[in-house]
Amino acid sequence: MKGRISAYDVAEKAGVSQSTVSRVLNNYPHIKESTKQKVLVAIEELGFTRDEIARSLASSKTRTIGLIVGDITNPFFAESAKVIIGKAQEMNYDVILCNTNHSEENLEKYIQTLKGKRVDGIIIASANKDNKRIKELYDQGFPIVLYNSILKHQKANYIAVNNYKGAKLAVEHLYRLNHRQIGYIAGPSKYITTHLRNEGYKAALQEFGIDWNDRFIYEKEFSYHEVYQFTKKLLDEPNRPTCFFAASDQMALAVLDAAASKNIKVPEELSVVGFDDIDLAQNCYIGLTTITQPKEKMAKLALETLISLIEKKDDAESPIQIVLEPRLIERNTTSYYLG
Amino acid sequence: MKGRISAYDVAEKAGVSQSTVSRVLNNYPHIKESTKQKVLVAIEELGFTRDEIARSLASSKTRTIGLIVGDITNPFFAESAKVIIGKAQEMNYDVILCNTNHSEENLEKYIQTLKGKRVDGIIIASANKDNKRIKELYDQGFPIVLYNSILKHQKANYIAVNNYKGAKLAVEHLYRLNHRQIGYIAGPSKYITTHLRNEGYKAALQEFGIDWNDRFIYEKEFSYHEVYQFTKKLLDEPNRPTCFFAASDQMALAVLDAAASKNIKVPEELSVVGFDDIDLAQNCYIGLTTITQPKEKMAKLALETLISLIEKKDDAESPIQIVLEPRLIERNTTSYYLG
DNA sequence: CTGTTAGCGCTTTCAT
DNA sequence: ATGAAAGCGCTAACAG
Repeated sequence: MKGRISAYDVAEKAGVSQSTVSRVLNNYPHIKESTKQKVLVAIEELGFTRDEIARSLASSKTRTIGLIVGDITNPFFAESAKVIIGKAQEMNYDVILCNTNHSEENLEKYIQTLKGKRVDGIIIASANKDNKRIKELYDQGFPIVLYNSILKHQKANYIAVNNYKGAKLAVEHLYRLNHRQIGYIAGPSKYITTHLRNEGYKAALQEFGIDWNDRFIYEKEFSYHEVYQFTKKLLDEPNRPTCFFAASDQMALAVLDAAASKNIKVPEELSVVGFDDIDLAQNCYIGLTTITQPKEKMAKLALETLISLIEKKDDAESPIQIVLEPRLIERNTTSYYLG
Repeated sequence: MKGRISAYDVAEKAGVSQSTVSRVLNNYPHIKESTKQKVLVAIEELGFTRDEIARSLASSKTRTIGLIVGDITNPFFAESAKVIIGKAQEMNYDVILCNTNHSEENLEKYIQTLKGKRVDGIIIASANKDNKRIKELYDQGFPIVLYNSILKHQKANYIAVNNYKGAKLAVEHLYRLNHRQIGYIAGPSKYITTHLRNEGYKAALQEFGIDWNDRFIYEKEFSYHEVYQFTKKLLDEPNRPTCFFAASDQMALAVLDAAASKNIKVPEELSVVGFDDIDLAQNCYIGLTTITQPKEKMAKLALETLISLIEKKDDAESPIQIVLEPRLIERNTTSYYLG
């Protein structure tokens, strides 16, 4: 670990100047082939690798980006992270993964440290509604794209599905299956995404003339355990929901868990629809009816958008704001309610 | 983005030298309270935040570590990553997440770039057997700990479960349930971890005097789809396995998927045992019988070990090599075979 | 207690 | 086509 070999050592060994070494490392066009070879040989013999930190300081580019998610344990985020990281590697970027555990304080702390570490850009997959730090980033022209979220800001870049519509699709499906007592695992409306899904749920209810029932709705933090408990308790009530819509597949899994623990058969005695279409949802052993979003495409787009933001010279361009259409996929957790 | 405010600007505004600014930033003990305040005020007014890249270059510490996993989509890795990242944040470290997609080439590429970016240390959760780059790191005294893997090297640090024994426990359980035709989803033995599990499976078979049947064993890459296809095909054979042991819960899920797609009832017509005890395994809707490892504890230990390796002055200490005991948890995917 | 100074290992003009 | 030299924004002796 002592006495790192620097570009100077290479230069000395090759009998050239350090700047020439730098030039061959950066593939400059006009270098005499013979000196290039000398340098390459010296690099090889010394086992030299360049110091990216020094490079970053000098060039003010780090070739690393930040990815902020609420919970990497949620398959939707893990599956998205996988394609983002993979695509980033292809383009020679590394990613610092930030897991906020759904705490807004952590979100802000992470934004702070990421900026301190001079990342070239940030993808935020769990964006809190009206967060000042996020807006600041936009105002400063810092490269940032929202994934799975929408922000009303003229400079905002985002890739998302129409969450409002997705939620409506879910409720609509349940309604068509003759369900009128529709439980809802909402999650906190502090997130843009869940907020929109909540609005969609409400709108659908209203449209179908179904009364709003506070007792049927879970609006607290995303906590598997708490959702599990909530569902279990609700399922004990005489006038219980005949079905549940969960604002994420992970929460739908908690509902299934609770139902199974009480020996309530799905879908015969309880219908469940999720949101996200995680890989597990299509596992035949589970077969979760859910709202799908084109994760792979979205994640790819998010990364590409961020990189073009980073590398584009002219930032005079219009922001990239993409909203894709959700779709309901019917599988084995929903069925007609016989009354 | 132009004209960053540097510590010099702060110094000027506060009427002190730049090194004094550096001192208050680093909480040096002997600073006059009044000058400290002046500096703090100037920092506040200018909205200064220090450049961690420059800091890293000067101090040769980056306060970022690398975490290498084979597939972040595998809940075992996601759950481990969550605690590692959380613990790291507590200790003021960030983590660059590297997803190799189970390619050894990627593993080596990532080790290379992580070293280039001068991370303070690396946790490898998917270590290839006999990999030269990994051994090099140890030889160089680079801080590195293996998670869920064991390496025979006197300087190696690792935290793992006894994988050999875990596999034996699984087969033993199946044998006690009167199963004699035991299918095995092994995964590639290029990984230390899977290699050890494979050895355990073999040993158990031998112990019980069961003949080795190549057709019952999947030893190729970790690919959900391929495992699914393999299982489906095998299940069609007249003399099919009456049960499966999968070297990871994720692969067990693929087996369940395949079984469900053929309407084969679990556990009545097929028993399945996994390995890892991912959170989903204890979901009542699934209830996967599996081999448990204390993930949380292991991940915490791995991170702490790495940090102490990084921050310890004397590296003369003996390596940290921890092997924990696995345990079988019986749930709903295994039952007695009636012949 | 605080200022001065020399790096850390590169990139990037500016000359030649 | 290549060398010299000035940073990038800090840390860390060394003085005083």
